Amino acid sequence: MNYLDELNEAQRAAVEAWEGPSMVIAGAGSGKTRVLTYRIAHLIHNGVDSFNILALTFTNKAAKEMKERIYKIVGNEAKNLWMGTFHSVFARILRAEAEKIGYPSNFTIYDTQDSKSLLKSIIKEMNLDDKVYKPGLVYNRISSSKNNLVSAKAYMANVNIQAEDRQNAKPRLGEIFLEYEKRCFKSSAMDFDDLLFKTNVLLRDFPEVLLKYQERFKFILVDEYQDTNFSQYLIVKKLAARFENICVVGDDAQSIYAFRGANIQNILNFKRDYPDVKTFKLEQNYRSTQNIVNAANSVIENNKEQLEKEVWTDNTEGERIKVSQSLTDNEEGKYIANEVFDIQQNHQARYSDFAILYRTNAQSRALEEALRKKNIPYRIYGGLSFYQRKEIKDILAYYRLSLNHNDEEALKRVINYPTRGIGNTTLEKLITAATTNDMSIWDVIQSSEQMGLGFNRGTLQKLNEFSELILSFSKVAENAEAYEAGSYIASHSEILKDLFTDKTPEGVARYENIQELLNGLKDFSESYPANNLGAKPMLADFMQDVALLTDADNDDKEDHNRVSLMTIHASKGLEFPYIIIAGLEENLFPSQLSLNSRSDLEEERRLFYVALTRAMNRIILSYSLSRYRWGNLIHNEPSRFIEEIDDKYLDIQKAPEPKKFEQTSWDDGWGNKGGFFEKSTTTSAPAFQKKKLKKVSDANFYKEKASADFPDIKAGTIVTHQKFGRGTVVGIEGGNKALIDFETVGKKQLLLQYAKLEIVG
DNA sequence: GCTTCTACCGTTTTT
DNA sequence: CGGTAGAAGC
Repeated sequence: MNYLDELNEAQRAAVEAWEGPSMVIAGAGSGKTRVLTYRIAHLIHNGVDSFNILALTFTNKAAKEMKERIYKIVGNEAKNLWMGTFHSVFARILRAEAEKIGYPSNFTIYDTQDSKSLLKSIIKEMNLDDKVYKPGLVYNRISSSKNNLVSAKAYMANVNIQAEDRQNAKPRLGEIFLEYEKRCFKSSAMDFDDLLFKTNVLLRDFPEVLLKYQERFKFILVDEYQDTNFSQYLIVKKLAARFENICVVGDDAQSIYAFRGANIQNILNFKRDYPDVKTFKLEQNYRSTQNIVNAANSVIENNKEQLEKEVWTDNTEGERIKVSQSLTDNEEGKYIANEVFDIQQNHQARYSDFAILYRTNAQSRALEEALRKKNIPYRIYGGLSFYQRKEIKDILAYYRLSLNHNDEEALKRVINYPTRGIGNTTLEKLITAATTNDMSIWDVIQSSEQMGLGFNRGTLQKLNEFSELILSFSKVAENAEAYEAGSYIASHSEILKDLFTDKTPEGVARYENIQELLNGLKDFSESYPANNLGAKPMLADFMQDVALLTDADNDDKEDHNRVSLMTIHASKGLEFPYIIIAGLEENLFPSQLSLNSRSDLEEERRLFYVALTRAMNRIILSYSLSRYRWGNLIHNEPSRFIEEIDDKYLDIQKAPEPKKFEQTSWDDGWGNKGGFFEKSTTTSAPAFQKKKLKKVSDANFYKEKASADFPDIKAGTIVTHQKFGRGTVVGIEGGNKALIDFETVGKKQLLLQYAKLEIVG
């Protein structure tokens, strides 16, 4: 069987032009991944050693999938192929070459949280107002500088930047940047942007290193090229400079990452960098129905800045795109859940055939709730990833600190967790000493006694115990294999014990999360390639790019039949038979912040285009006329993007009138009657007993609600309130407690649960 | 030093 | 509304 036969003419041409620079402009659904995988296979078939191929992707998932597909075609010959995200590939190279740029090879990778927390302490130490110098903003500023290869020094020296900062009343940004760089270096840490920035430094300052990798990567392929930033662009350009065997694949119409420095010009100007580039256009869409393709085309036509191409399809006409209006975000959720349920029933679809897409992560909550109530299994991608949960970060911080004692953020995280009597005052003294003496905090702790920092015996003792503990962990990490070391640290740090004693639902979930992490570590240990010299899988290997993993990389083994919920950004590269786009309202999608600039609005439109083109069979567009935002009801107009779709592709539905909940009398068995409710459940008191209640002086919020909608709860009688699971505990005068759970419908409170509880203990 | 309570703030999008 | 940082209180 000739694998080339599986390609259409355009795809085949793109695959066969395997030497020299080429650019593939791949319309949505046109088989871009196919071209990339077959091209790599074709390289190998033409005698290229897979060792000499580098393929860069944007997500680990894309890399993994592509690698599997290549294996299927060429088998073991692909084993030396290097395929990964920009960040993971260059992190690995940086580890190999670390000492050239003054870093140890076991440097830590700071994630966004770490970076922001470090910035926050720097801002505080400089006595600056963190309302002016908001860590998030400072982080973005530093990030975009680095992505444009402007170092802190260059930032300080640049007259324009300095003038700009002064004009924005943030003249000291440069100093913060400088200190941030210094601190990262002292902590032997790199942030996400450093991985690319330092790679550039490495390739710039060490010609022999550049040459080495140029020789190694004789063939380079870049996926999603439209989303590369300047820093990435330059790395690719340098590496490819010697052989110019570079193939970039992308679609300018799907460029959605300009906000983090992606430069659409990289793809638009590719021809300038490589004058003899061969350009291929993939225009036939295999994914979607005609209606979907045409509708998406009619939307993207509104953008001025784009390469010329015409996406078309041979597929059936398909159904029209349904547009649905709801009154509130909760109603919208309900509508979507019902629709998913109905389609699944009537079309023999699986839940995993559906994806619900939205503009912001915050929108997921109402949707989740609705799905849960209808017992529809779902999975959320993105949002708070597994690796960003507190308990996971805590454990990882122990691992990090054990492997790299200089890791400041990890140290700050665990020095007093679980509590061991080293408080803020002590920590501040340590940080000050570290800054003034230009040492890492760890080194200060090691010599805190000699340095005369004014700690009393007890504190010195505690610091000593802490550093002994970490040193013992380091020893284990150096000798034992990954799983053994990981579980040793987890138990001896006493985090496990701490969580095990916490029997609240949240505590149990945290404990389980840690178990899951340890299971992952076990898998890692067991599946470690039994390679040369019997090298053991070490904790350090596991930690190498754990910071670069995201939730999407966690393939869960359980139950794959679930609806996917994700932001449109996260849906890039995926496809589903049924796509539901929620929250199509002006100011939300397109985002309010994009309305002032044409190019921002065009990016939003491309985002909408991406969302539409994920669908194979059917699309539902949904918007809500009002939505809760920070507790306030705000009113919305339907998104302009809906109007940009030609009517003939649409099937516009007027919202069904929302069901008014019926007023029913009820009796909880304790003599309480009245109120609005849909279902009444008695909540098990024993679970509640484990929680002790707090006294709250003022509970106005409930007073208002209570007087209006819960006639049996008299205004002014509520004395305490507290979140409990998915309900709210309300204490009523006289020592009685109640658990209520309600949902807001319009301006009314709909009581879902009311249970009187008695507290023991 | 640790716990409890209050006041404030937030929403783009992610490796 | 929900989360959380930091102050006040223990």
